[in-house]
Amino acid sequence: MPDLLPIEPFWLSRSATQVAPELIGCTLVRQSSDDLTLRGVIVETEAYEPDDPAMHAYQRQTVRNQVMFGSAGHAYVYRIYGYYHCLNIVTDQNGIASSVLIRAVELETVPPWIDLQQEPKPHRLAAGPGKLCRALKIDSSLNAILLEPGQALWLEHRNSQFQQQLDEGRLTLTQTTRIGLTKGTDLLQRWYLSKCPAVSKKG
DNA sequence: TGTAAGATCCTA
DNA sequence: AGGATCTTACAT
Repeated sequence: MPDLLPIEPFWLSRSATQVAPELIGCTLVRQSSDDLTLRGVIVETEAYEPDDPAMHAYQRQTVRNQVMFGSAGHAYVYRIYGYYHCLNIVTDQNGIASSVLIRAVELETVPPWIDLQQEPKPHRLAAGPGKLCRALKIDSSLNAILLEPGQALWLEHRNSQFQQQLDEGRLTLTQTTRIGLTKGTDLLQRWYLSKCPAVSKKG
């Protein structure tokens, strides 16, 4: 089928602000072993650019943020508040620190390690950057990997049905401010699929 | 070697 | 509004 085309690095070699809204509707694929592949449709993203005070690589390259200075199509995974991990997709040209934070996906299937008895709301399993990584078993061991089929993670383009619904206005995106920041709070660099229950927060 | 802050999430 | 929990970055 023409759908489910893997996303190539060149497609991601643009500014994060350009890529972030276009990643909505694309699929995040997590292959945790030879016989287990999990898919989730991306429903919420945030863009981080070099001149952004909230950006981890703002004005300085460090051991932690160096992946974001590299070429597009790599994963930037970092630990936050001791408890969680967050997944970013590195964007833009080599040398320009830039990435898109994947904030929420709508899971196609429930991961086998999830106990549904303990989960009152399965559609909210990946509603938030920390929950998403927990649900898909994404941690620092995946930092800096190249996203391509056969790896532990890769991306696939929107399927034609999603694109058509977007074109017809049956589905719409909301653009708004980012979440959980103390700097760069006024920038409209968060996008989510309107009326989608798997999004972390409205507004 | 010390310490302050953080792109989170859940509970009260 | 607060707390769990720990890595990173930078100062001493």
